[in-house]
Amino acid sequence: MPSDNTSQLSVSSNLGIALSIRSYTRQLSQHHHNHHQLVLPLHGNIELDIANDKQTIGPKCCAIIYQGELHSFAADECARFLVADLTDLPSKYLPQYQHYVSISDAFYAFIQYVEKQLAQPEFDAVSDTLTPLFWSLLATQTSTHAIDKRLAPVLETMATQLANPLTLSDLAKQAHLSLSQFKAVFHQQLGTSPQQYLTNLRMEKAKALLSYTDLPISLVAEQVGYQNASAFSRRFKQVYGQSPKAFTQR
DNA sequence: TTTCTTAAGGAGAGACAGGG
DNA sequence: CCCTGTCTCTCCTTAAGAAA
Repeated sequence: MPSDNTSQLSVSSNLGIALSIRSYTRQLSQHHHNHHQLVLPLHGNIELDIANDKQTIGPKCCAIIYQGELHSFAADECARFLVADLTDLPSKYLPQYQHYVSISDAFYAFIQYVEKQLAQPEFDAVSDTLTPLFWSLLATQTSTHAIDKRLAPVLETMATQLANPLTLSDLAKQAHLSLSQFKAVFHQQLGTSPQQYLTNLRMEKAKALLSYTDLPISLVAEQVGYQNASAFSRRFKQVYGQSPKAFTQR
């Protein structure tokens, strides 16, 4: 019912797959579809409730909404995500009914590529190749696994409280794990350290804020948890190869 | 086997100054 | 207003070994 959403760019195919890049300016109340739907955040976070299974997810995670399941969601103002509507799902996803999984770096890189391609005026030339490739990558994902229940609240905290100082010991407490166990479980599940994951989230959000808002650099730094704009600027350049200002002037 | 502790090294963040 | 260099300090990562 929805919908104050901006479904900006999309491509569909005779494979029964429709891909679109979307952002939402307010929450969508409960609804369902006659097809399966995957939601893959590109920037920012999205808070989902799928059949009473609630979680906030960010980049490198995927929400799976099975056909007919009631769901609702709300997203950050600057959040953008790839939505895939599918009449069918690879068989590996069907028996499990897991709503939230992590995805591989390669798959995440691909959805970033899709975002860029859909933004090109000449994207028709490559659109025929996007959906079969999406399906193939989805079907051959080997690193896809359900997110450990103990990490779910931690990931939510990281996703929703980026602007606040977050220490590993506090996050470990939230997961009911010792610090060392927390770091081990986190690395096993996400393939990266908690600190690196947090930095990535901060940089992704900063990139989104710089792309879709007119906020000054100092405010962007503040909103992604940096009290010092110079530290933010340095980190941003290290990650993306250009300063925040240069990024906004592309 | 799993979990925890410890210590060394390194990465990242803050503060400040200077320049464009 | 923003970026960069430098210094300092905190705290995170990693690895090894101990304990449960």
